[in-house]
Amino acid sequence: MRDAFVATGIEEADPVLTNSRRADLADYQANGGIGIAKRQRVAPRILAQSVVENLAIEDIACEVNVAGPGFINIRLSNDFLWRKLSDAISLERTDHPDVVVIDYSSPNLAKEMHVGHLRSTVIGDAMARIFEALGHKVVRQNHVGDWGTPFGQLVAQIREVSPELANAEDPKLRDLRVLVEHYRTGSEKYAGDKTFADAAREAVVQLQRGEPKTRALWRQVREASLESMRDLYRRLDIRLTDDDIRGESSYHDDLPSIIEALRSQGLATESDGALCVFPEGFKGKDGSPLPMLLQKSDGGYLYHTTDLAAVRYRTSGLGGNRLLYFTDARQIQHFEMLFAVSRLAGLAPDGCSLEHHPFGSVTDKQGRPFKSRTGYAVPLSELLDEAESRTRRVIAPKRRDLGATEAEHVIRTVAVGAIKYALLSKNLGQNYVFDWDAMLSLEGNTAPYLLYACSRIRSVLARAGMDVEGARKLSAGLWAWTGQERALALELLRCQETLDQVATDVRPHFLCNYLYELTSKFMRFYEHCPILGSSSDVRNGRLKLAANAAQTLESGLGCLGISTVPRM
RNA sequence: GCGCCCGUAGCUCAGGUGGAUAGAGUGUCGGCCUCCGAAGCCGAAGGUCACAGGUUCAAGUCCUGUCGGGCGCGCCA
Repeated sequence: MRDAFVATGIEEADPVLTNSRRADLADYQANGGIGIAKRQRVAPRILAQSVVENLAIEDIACEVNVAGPGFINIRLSNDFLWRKLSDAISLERTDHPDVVVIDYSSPNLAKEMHVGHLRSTVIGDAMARIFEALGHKVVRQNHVGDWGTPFGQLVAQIREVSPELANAEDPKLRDLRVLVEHYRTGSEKYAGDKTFADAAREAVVQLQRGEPKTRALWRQVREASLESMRDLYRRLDIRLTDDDIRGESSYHDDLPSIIEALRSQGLATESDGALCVFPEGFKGKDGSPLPMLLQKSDGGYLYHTTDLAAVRYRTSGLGGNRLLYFTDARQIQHFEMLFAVSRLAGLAPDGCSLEHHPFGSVTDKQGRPFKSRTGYAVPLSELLDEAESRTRRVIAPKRRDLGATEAEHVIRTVAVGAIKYALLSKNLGQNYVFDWDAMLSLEGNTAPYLLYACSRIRSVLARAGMDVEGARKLSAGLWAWTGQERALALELLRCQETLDQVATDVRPHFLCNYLYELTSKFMRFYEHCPILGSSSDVRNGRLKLAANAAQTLESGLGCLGISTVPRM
């Protein structure tokens, strides 16, 4: 298309090629000519007609014409579609791999992972898989919050109520629920009790200075937190391991050199006893310049400083040229400042893309923060338990023929898939309204619907005595397609362009929308085009089409971190 | 006060770079199992795209203002 524009005398023109909004008229359409014609003061339809005459796509298109105000409409030939579907390679890996460093999940010490961590964890994990599938190098970074004030609040509380615990190797210190209780009490007191707050701050200073008893306590608390985190990643099928953990604490030794770098460039200044940077364009409440605090007046460091060190490590140490952060939208301003200062201080080179991908909070149907009966954010362990028991109630009556082991596996897979898909299929940015019934209804645009389709395909292939691989390799000539067959074939070929766009724009819900479209097109095909009862040519072709659908669906779901089951 | 995000069908949401008739799901109503799994398929009804201006051949999309909701704004992360 670009060549045709050039041949028409238009250099450097973007054809604005997109899939057609009018499936009844075209498969793809080029809209770019209209704007160009206007700028050159020629009639759009006449320009489009010239482009069409220079278009050499007879081998892939059966119909090309000019329509409306000057769209170029293209209908691909069935022969081309079928040829493409028979290719062995279904997904191309990029020739220009990025090193993508992805910051996600990042739970905090002495807290159970809760519903607030879910979007970061699920979305970050899906994006990591998508970049990998496209051939990029991915470095996962679990920036666990293991170094700041919350630990001080916890320690101060432990020391106050049970000093003997603070010095001993007590098993209670390995019980996360006990620690969470202490932390909650501590953080509530921190706000109102000045003596307690001082003790908490002192504990942080001790920790960061390396005081042995405080460090020993810290190690125990940290290990208890990580243990619970590992368990949840396993249940949720999240690809984060201990190797991906690089928490706030790991940057501690880098902080003085960060401060020094900013000082030597004249960027850091003292204000009210604290060391700050004042990047341009940020204003506080009264319109005065807004500081980014590097070091508190008591000498303690803050998360800004740690994040600057992390930027430097991810660019210089890991060689990342795309740094992605998945956190909630409340941190937008923090990341704007972080990126601005990183650029000012030369911690991130110009060619490196710094991207914060914020998302809204998880709320209940009334728009309030999603909390459990205890009044706190719902822990992920509870959320998973409930997802499984709800899924069990739906599935058990439908499939009494599955054995207990298989049934439990199906329940776990569907429950986790439903949660992940529900979060991934919505645009980031906005708040997410948590609704069990919609998520697990097994109807409409949900994971169960997609998983159901996968199992239907597996089932019909099994009846034909085949697996997906075998059916994909069947040799079958093109036959006279129905509308449903053609729509399915066309949709199957849009997988690549969808994934490319998801990686560029970081919008996983495009992939969900695509997979849902693909599934509903398969379902229509399946409903209207008998497979096993057809003559052998058509039967082989339809089996092959079905196998293609299974493969695309399963790999697409795999990119989202969602597993499928052969029967459900 | 300043800044950021949001407002699309009863409900939950899509709407790529401004393009053709604003789309799904759910809910409601009506069809389809002697036929590869009915967790499915087919159909109907349902809209002032918060409101008012502006730019444009063309605005849900861009600009300005108003109203409504959420979030952030110095020693927490």
